[in-house]
Amino acid sequence: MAEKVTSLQVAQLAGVSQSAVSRVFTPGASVSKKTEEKVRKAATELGYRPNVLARAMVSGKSRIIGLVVAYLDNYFYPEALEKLSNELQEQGYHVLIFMASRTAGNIDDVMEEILDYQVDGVILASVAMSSDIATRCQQAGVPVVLFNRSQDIDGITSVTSDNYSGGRKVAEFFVAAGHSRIAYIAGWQGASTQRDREAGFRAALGDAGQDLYAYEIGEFLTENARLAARRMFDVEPQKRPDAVFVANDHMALAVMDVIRFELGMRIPEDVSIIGYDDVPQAGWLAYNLTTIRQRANLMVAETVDALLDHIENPAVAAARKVAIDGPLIVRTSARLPKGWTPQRMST
Amino acid sequence: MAEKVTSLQVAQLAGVSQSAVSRVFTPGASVSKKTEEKVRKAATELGYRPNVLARAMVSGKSRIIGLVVAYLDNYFYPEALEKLSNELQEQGYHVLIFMASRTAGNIDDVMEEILDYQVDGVILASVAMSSDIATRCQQAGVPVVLFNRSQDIDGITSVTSDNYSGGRKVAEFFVAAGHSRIAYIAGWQGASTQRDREAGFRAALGDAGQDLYAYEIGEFLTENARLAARRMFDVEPQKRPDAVFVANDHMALAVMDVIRFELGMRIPEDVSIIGYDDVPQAGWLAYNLTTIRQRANLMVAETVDALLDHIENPAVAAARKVAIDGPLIVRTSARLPKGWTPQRMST
DNA sequence: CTGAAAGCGCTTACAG
DNA sequence: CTGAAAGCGCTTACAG
Repeated sequence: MAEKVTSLQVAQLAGVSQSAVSRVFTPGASVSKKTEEKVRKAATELGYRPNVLARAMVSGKSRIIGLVVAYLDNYFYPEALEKLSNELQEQGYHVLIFMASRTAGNIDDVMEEILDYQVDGVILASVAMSSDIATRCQQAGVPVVLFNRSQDIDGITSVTSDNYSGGRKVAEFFVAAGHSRIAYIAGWQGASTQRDREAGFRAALGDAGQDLYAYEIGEFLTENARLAARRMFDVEPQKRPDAVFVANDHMALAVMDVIRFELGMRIPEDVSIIGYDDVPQAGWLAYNLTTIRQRANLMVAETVDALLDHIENPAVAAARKVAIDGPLIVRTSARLPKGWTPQRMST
Repeated sequence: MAEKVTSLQVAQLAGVSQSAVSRVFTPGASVSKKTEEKVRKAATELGYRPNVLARAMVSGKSRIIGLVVAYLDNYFYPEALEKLSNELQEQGYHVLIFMASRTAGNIDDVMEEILDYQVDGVILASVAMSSDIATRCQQAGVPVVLFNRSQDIDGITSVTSDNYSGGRKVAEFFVAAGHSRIAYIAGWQGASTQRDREAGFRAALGDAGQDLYAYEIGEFLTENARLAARRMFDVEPQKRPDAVFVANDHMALAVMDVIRFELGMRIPEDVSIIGYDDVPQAGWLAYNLTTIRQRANLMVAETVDALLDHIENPAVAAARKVAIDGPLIVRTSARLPKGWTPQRMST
């Protein structure tokens, strides 16, 4: 039943050495036409395929990338995961996946496990690591790149959208539309994305001479976002904010449901709402949510590029901090400034 | 920089044999308290952790499960992926992921790649395999289980919801509500889920003395579902179906947008719509889609259980065909039969 | 309980 | 271009 075919068996059938077999299955190696033929013939006959694990052991390259991911209920991540995995596969790497969702807190343990697999690199999607473990990775020569999160650790590459500038754009849009009671529903404070979006938003509001009118925290969780929305809007109508920036679409959609179906308010007549990410659901017509787009394709491309650069040129590759600008996608959930039409904003 | 610590180094520092070190890191092995102490001390000092790949080579067990997944844009899958991955992690397995989305058609090549990693088992989520490759897996002693798809190949375990019965429930509900022009928008015909849902739906319709009033194919793709909805409903109002079963929620939500926002029809006053899966978005109040729930938790538990059973008892484990009954979740997108209230239906 | 030895399936210098 | 030999880092019988 378990009939593992080894390179030695192929070699014997082909009448060549084990080395010859190995060379046939090693892209750049030099083998004569004749040998190659004999080996291939024997290999197909026996159904031989090289054992990747054995190869990894001796070569020191596993061609496995560890990918840690959380928040799969936020549609931005499955999409990113799919793209990430596809690009890596195209480059001949495979992805060992680790869910951080349930294990939140002890990412470090997860990282140790990943390292045990002799991965060639690690991608942390919306997950932060301790500097201890970062050091361990560096010692082990395993490059790490942070996806959609940035962190001030020496030598760690990160790829995000330009969250600060995104936050600014939202504030500018609200102000241009004439809003004067502008609120914010924050994500999880531990996330750099949350902090940067809020900082940019507040800064641009300040530049316009306005203060934040109301502030609640939704932690990037739909249930908490609903609670935040109720605290913010379930008050005397004249005290309600007239515009709210929600730190990501995932929460913003839940907030819209509360505003419209629980409180009976109209969007954008009674309140404007803007999210962040441009997940597919934001474009669904029942929501039609104005939002800042995160360019997942670009972010993924940068992530893979940076990681492979570090893997293939460990000596020279330098850490990068990439922040990709994303456009404001103008839909109907937020009142339009004079002269605007629902379409992508060019800032 | 790359300071790999080996068991031999630990052994030397601890003053014991390499075997002793190995035993300390092998759960059931017999080691004296003294030895264990010395080894652990040396190991922490050196920062030693066993190389999983080396262990896999000699033991023949990689503790890696290959997971092939497609349709990540259908929210049912990210959710299943997360649960699957979590359960497997808890059992000490890790997941090597392969996206089938882009490589549709050549699942067999993907399977060969997976086998190269000496995986202990494979889960195919909403992906079908050729019987050739099934045979190869069997020869290699690698168990395979199909998740959310069933297939008539000897010895292959599959876990699905009871799609036939689900389809029946939808038809019975429509009929009970007094509908007489009942339509169906199909998924991809290659999927057993699609075929079984349609079969059950048609059968129950027949039992009630009705025929399918209209039929279109959406292939499980949102864009195709929109086109199907237009072909079906963008006709003279009196010729429109008064109820439609859409083969999954993913398509049903897109169909609702077309019906309401493009054609200006009301749901359920002008047309009732029911989906399948009960993805989280189906519960969002802007849609509030009546649907058949797939019990992801149970499906995942059965999948993991069956796979581990085959891995751990290769000699005795028998193939299983599991079909889990799922309830109709009654919301507001479909007209209620007399006496019904919006809540879970017990059938 | 413990150690010496063999071996998992490959690749990589080293000669030729 | 090709083969014999050593070795990647572990575990597993086998003695003791």
